[in-house]
Amino acid sequence: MTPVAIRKMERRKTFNDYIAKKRLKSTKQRDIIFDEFFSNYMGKHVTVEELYEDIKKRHPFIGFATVYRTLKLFMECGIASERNFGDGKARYEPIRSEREHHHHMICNECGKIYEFANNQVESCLNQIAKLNEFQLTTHKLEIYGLCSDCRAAKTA
Amino acid sequence: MTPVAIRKMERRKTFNDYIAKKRLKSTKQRDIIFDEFFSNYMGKHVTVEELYEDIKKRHPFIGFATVYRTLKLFMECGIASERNFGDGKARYEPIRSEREHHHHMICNECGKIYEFANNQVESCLNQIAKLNEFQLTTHKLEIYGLCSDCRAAKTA
DNA sequence: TACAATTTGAAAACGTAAATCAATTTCGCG
DNA sequence: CGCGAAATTGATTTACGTTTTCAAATTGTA
Repeated sequence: MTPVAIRKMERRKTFNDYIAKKRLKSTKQRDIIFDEFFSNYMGKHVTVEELYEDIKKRHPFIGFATVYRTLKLFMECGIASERNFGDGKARYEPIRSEREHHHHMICNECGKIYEFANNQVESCLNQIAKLNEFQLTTHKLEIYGLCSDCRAAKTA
Repeated sequence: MTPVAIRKMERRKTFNDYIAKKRLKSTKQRDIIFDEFFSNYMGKHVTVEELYEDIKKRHPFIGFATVYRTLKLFMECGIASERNFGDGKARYEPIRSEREHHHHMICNECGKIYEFANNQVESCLNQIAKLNEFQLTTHKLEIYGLCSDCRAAKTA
């Protein structure tokens, strides 16, 4: 089995465990949304609308609200994260693993989203939290500016 | 003149210059909102609604939309910054000076907002941007978790 | 299988932000 | 000063993403 497949199974287990713990039910819709989201949107930052439209092509019976609710579930059990890049709509991203924690650079010009990770920043934040007796659960870090492509285009 | 008064004057100049450059007009309403915002909300993170309600007490004729529009103006000329801490409403904060750049820790329990600044993080981010040929204009950093008060309350 | 509990989808409700527009205000210019 | 073009105002409407509602359907369990 490939590493990707293994991680998908792990996420599946996390989700199933969460459902069991909370006495929720496993449904056809949740399975479909799970598959779509974790098969086609790894490393992406998808809006609910985009995901809904995409799913509807293959599964026209799935409702808008269900996609919303299911993404919330993914978040609650820690297999997806919600981001807001300032355009007014929430974006969801599959969490690959705790070790692949990363942040985003957003180009103000073309809107492209670049990812980066940096251990030094992470340890800084942990120190800061400790210093302030703050128990860190999550953090968000975003850099806004001009990506190299748009910079080139501007000077050209 | 106190340092605070001097900085207020500087902001005022920045605002006036922006208005002049863009051929906008200086109005009674903008003056009032300027005064309220920079007198009573230094170091705070006020929502449009809160600011509007507060101003209305003394100046009942001022409209909701004008407060929105004026805060946007403050942002555009760089004397205020907009933040979104995930509760669905934008918060505005007077920028004190470039040197006093800082970030936020938000308690998931009580909602209190704590500020912190850290030069190491800043220089890290500049390095990251440079490395990726990204021209940094702004960045946002937020830590979410449990503040020391709420931690104490939980274990008690 | 039966029954209680959860989930679903369509639609309505919600809340913040933005757009509209006629009336008013500002400001450059003679 | 006073004219006139341009910007601003505020009440209202509109837009839009998200959440809630609710009856019908589905799920899991006893």
